[in-house]
Amino acid sequence: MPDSAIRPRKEFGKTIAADITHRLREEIIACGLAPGEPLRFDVLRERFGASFTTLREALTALAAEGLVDAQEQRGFRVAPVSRQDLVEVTDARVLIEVELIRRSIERGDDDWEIAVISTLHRLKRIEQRDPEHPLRDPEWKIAHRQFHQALVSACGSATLLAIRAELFDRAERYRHLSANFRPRPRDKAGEHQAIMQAAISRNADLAVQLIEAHIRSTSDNVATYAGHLLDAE
Amino acid sequence: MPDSAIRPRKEFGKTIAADITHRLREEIIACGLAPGEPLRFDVLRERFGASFTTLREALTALAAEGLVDAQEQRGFRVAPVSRQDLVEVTDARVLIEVELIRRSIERGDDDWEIAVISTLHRLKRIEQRDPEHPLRDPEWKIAHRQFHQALVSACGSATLLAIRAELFDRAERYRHLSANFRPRPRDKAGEHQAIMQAAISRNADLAVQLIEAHIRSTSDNVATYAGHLLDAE
DNA sequence: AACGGTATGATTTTCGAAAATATGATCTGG
DNA sequence: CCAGATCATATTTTCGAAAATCATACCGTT
Repeated sequence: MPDSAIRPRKEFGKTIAADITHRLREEIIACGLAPGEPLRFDVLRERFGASFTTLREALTALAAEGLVDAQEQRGFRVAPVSRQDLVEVTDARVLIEVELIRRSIERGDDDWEIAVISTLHRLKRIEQRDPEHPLRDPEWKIAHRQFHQALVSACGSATLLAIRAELFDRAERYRHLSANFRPRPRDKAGEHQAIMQAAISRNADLAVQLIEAHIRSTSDNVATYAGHLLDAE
Repeated sequence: MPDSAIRPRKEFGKTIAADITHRLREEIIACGLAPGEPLRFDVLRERFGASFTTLREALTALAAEGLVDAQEQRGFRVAPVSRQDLVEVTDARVLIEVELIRRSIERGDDDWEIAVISTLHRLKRIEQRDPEHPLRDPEWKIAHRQFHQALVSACGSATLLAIRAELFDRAERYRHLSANFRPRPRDKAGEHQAIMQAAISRNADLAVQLIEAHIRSTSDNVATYAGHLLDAE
C-alpha cells in the first residue's frame, strides 16, 4: 500500500541533493537564473524547498562544472559570461569534439549508426512540428542534445565524454542567452543532416569539418546577437 | 592581540570545506586513501575533524573531479583504478597537453620563458639533493607539478588549463600507485631538460613530440609496475 | 536445508539552529 | 565635510541531532 499518499519527496530514487543539482543546472543553462546573479540561500531555499546544506552541496557540484562561481565566504553566484569565456568554451569544444567524432567514426558499430540515425530522425520530427523557436521547446533541446551525444558516443572514452558534456552545457547556456535576440534560427536541420551522412558514410575528414563549422557558426551567432550582454559585466 | 592562542581552526582565510577538499585531494592522489576504499563519515570525521555536511561538500566536489565515486544512497568511495581508466586519462592528457604546449609556445612572452626556466631549475636542485625516491618528497612533487604547469601556462585558456589540471591529478595518483614497486626512477631529469629547451627555442613540433613521449612512457611504466593492482578490482 | 520476509543495527542523508563572517550604517575626531 | 573606527544587520558557513535508507541476521514456512 502506498503510504506516501501525500506526495513523493523527490523526483526519483536519487538523493535530494542530486535532484537539486540537476534542477539548478537546467535552470542556469536556460538562463532562468541570469549570469552573474547572486545565489542567496534564502531565495533558493524557498524556490527549491531544500535546506542550507543540501543546497550548498548542489552549488559546490555545479561550481566544479563551471556553471556556478563560488566566492569564498561571500556565497555563490551564477557563473558570469564574457566574450573571452565564450571563445574558450568554443575552442575547447572544437578540440575535443573533433577528436571524439574521429574516434567514433573509426570505432562505431551498427548500434552506433542506429543511434545516430534515430536521434536525428526524432530531432527532425520535432522541428517539423514547431519550427519557430526550437530552444524554447524542452523536447527539442533534449533531442538536439541526444543527437550530438550519439555522434560521439562510440569514442570509447568515458573521461572525454564527461568533459565534452560539461562544455556542451556551458555552450548551451550561451545559445539560450542569444535566443531572445536572434531573429530566426538558421538552417540547422540541413547541417545536422549533412553531419549525420558524413558520419554514417565514415567520411571522418568531412564530418570533422562540418562539426567544426557547426560549432563555430553557432558561437559566432551568439557573439553577434548577444554581444551587448557579453561586454557589460 | 592574537586571541586564537589555542590554534587556528583552518589552514588559511578559506572556508573549512575548501580546506578539507584540498587535504582530501592530496591524500587520495598520494594513495594514503587507497583506490576503491569506502569513505565512511565516522572515519573521515575523526581524521579531518569536520562535520558530516562539511565532509559531504568536499566529497561532492572531488566526485566532480573524478577522484571520488559517489554511489547514491550508499556513500562515497575513493575512485577505483583500472587499466581502462589509465588509458583514458593518458589519451586525454596527450590530446590536451599537446594542444596547450603548442599554444603556449606560440603565445608565451618573456615572463613565460622565465617561469619555465626557473621552475625547471628548482626541480633539478631538488633532484640533486635527494635523487632516490622523488615521489615521496613533497617538495619534488610540488616543483614537478609547477614545471609542467609553467610549460602550458601561456596557452590563454583558463578553461583548458582547469581540465588539464584535473587530468594531471588523476595521472599523478597512478604514478604514486606504482612508485612502491618501480625499481628506480628513469631519467626524468634529462627529459624535462629537453622539453624545456624545445619550448624555449620555440620548436613546437619537437616539444610536442617530447611531451607526448614523456606522458606515454610514464603511463607505460605504471602499467608495467602496478599492473597487478589494476586488474584486481 | 532453502527460501522469503521481517526486524535490527549500521550508515548515509537531511534538516534547522547556532557560530562565523561580511556588509552597510552610524558615529566620532580631524 | 571627509576618513576611519564601531556597531548592527544580513548572509554565509558549520555543526550535531533526527530522519531516511541500506545491509544483515534472524525466524518461520515449505
